[in-house]
Amino acid sequence: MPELPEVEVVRAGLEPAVTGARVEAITVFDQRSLRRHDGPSEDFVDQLTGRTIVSAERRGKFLWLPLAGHGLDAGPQALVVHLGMSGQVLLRDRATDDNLTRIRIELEHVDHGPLRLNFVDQRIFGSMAIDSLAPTVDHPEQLVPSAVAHIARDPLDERFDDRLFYERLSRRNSGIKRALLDQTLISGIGNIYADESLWAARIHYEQSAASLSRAKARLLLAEVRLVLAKALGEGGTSFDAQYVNVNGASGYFSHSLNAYGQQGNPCPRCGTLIVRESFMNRGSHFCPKCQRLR
DNA sequence: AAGTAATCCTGATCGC
DNA sequence: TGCGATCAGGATTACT
Repeated sequence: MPELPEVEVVRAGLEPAVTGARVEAITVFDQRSLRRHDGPSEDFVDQLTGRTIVSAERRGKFLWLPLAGHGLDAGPQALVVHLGMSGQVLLRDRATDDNLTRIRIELEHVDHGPLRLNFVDQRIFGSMAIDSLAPTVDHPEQLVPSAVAHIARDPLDERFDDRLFYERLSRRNSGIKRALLDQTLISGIGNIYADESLWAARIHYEQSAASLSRAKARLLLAEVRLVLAKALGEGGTSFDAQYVNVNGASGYFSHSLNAYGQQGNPCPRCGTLIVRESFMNRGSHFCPKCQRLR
């Protein structure tokens, strides 16, 4: 499941290829991949065709490509991409097709020549959209798409406010895993890295957020950053070939996971068997000895 | 208002 | 060989 490290790998891979590239043509194979676009697919095609991509940006799990020039509403815009559960952005030559491609974007780059972006998404939880860019509340020089405005900065963002995070945690009555997955509190964390971070900090996923001491909250945030940075350094985590980086090579570090998907295997710290419980329509993996509910 | 549940969505895989 | 059941969970919407 693409989370912050996987999305960042995609962003970094796309950046040199799309910066300065012009959109020549678009084919929408499945309109459901435009669910978040405000308008029909013809509108998406009209607005994007002929535009030049300026850069590749990311916050949390959202990725966007700012566009040169202005839209009909006279404001700055971006192509916003969310990979959802199974989305991939594959950088190809003009002759390469991919199974389950929902949207295809043909680019012309001044240095790299003709390119093709295939937006592949089996489960169609991901999406593309043209969105307007607006200043962020805490740093008005920085623009983000309106669809991204409500989420918090991610923990690898240098402007992430640690103190604010601790304060909001201390006022939360729900379990800590719920809080970690709440993108308006801290963005970029999904099920895999939530379980991995909680294992590293030795916290039970249902421990109430407000009950954590400040020291424990600090430890958790530090472990979140370590887990994300480690995964990022290794190119993301991949399962069942659902996640593929921008060059089409599968991520490869799933074997390094300590808790996620490890039910029935011994905890790498104490040897107790890792347990999987159902929670929020997904799995929670933890060590029942290291991660006790207090 | 804050917290939680429901909803969307499909193809690879498996057992029979 | 075919077919139905199973499985994965991010973000948004709709509730309580």
